[in-house]
Amino acid sequence: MYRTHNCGALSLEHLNQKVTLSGWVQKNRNKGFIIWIDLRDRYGITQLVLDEERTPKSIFDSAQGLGREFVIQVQGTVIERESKNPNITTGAIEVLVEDLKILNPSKTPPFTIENETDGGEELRMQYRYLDLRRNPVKANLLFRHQVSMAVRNYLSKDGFIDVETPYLIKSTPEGARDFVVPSRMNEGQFYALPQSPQTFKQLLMVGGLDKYFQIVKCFRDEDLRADRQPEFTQIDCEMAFVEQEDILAQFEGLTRHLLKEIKGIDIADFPRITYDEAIKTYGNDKPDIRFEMKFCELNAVAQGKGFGVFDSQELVVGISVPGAAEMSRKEIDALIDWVKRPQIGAKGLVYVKCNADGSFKSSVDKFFSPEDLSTWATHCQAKAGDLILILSGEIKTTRTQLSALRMEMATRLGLRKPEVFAPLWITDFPLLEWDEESKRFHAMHHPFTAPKPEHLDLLKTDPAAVKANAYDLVLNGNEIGGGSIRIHDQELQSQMFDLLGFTKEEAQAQFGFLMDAFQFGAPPHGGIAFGLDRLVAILGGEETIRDFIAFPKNNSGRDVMIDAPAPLDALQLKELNLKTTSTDKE
RNA sequence: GGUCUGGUAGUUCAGUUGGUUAGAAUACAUGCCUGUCACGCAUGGGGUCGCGGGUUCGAGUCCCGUCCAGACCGCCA
Repeated sequence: MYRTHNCGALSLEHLNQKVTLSGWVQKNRNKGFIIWIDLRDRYGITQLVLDEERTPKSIFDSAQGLGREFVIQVQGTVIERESKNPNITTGAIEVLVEDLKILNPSKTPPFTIENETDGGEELRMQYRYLDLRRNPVKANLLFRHQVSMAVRNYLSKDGFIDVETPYLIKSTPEGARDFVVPSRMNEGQFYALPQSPQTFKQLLMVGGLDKYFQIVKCFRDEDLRADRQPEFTQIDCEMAFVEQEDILAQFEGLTRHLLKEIKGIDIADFPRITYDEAIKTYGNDKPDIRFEMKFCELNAVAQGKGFGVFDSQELVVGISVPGAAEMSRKEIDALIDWVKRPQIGAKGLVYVKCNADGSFKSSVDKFFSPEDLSTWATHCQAKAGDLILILSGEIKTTRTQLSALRMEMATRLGLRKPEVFAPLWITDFPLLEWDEESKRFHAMHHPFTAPKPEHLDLLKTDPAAVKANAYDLVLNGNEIGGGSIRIHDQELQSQMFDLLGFTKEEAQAQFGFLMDAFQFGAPPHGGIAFGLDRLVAILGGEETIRDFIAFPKNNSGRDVMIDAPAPLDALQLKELNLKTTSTDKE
């Protein structure tokens, strides 16, 4: 038997008991006549003690050679410490070692296995199995497990059944790039890994399963971000015989349950705003509403006063930054440079300081009277001490730029508090989005999303104006879930593909199975999918999902531990009927 | 595809205007240490300054290229 207890288990209750423990050597403190060893496992740390008087000499000697991360097994007696350590749960006792066995020695690890490690990101990823021994990473995985189990339990209790769907499916032209897998048995043909189990879950509804969920890997071959991995996990859900309201209620319930269960936070009804409102008020469709700084459009009060920069633009829009009027000229100049960086791309930035004494100081004092500025302040609901920041330009770009500025100011002012949770629903997304590059409409959500019934007529006359029964759940400025009511009618689905520029033949080849299914009594249905990695990270107060994934990919989509992706050898390529590239041959 | 930041000891970093033998902390090794728990003290080993080229009497430092890492824009139905 390797152990009678784990390393977090022992306390004064166990005094004088003979125990066997196994674990890793966290630290070997050798005082010459006495040695303390911190023995670590997943559950905690137990201090072992050996000294010249009480420990057999051979055991004492072999303990001198124990290095960090050696795996050892000890037998001994639980004794009370002479000086206790209140910081750890086992701090009142120690184990007087009577026998010691080295189960496996260890090379010196390349970084310290401590909460505040000295290891950099890259090194920790390369030796991820060592990184996982550290408490913060271990705690994140445990946390993820808790969220995942809470989701499973909640949905299962509500009658959802977990059904697995295939990973080897078919590539489709819509949406993200697919990861593809060559088929050995079907020369020249490829599977694709699912970007989501979308069509399968709809077919499960046609199959009468009524309520489905799956915690499932999805794959998208696109560039990575701190909150984006090429393989990621969704909580994928679908329900039959539901309207949008039913789904919002069901999954608001789930999210509220998670916030309560995991964070102990009670949140009443989630606010809802439409997509159009979100864009107008926050400049994006995933607003962080932990703070205000809503957009105020100033065209009516700022144009026509002779300031050419404003007069010529589609939109003049500002935000009121609370308490920022104190910013120095130098700081504001730096902020102007910040918005002019290529990533933001603003031409400039107009500011108005609302001074504590009620006066105004702006970068455009030459063009506007104090009364003008006062009117702006009223419009922006700026108080004394606030700083109004104004951008102007083309509507869409300017909103995007101001949105980035709003988030930046909130970050600088510490308004994005990780312990505060502000969920909201964004509803009424447009059904379609015009793509300049390909000169055609793209589905904003996906091609199976149902238009609002009252907009059906618009499909023919003004497709861009059609709104969909599509919704996102946003938490602290991150999209954590999104879904829609689906089309369940073959005619309408066919019309959608038509709008998206598919020929009848293409639509039949790509999605014939779905439209066929719709002709055999498809029930009205809809669903939602949550990004589990993101959800867990945000609940954990972080925005980087990497440390909530056991074995994540790096910025370039590589797994630096196993060194993937990697080339295939010629034989393997031949079996798969793949040719080596010309550069490989050279 | 693009913008920015970084790459110096096992590790995390400092390194001034280009100038003597490239430093610190930590880790590691050895010795000492009668209650440690970030143990302490002493000694020691440890460097292709990412790689290639250039400028210069002289490059870790300046210039060009390149690779790698991270953040972001594009992209992500």
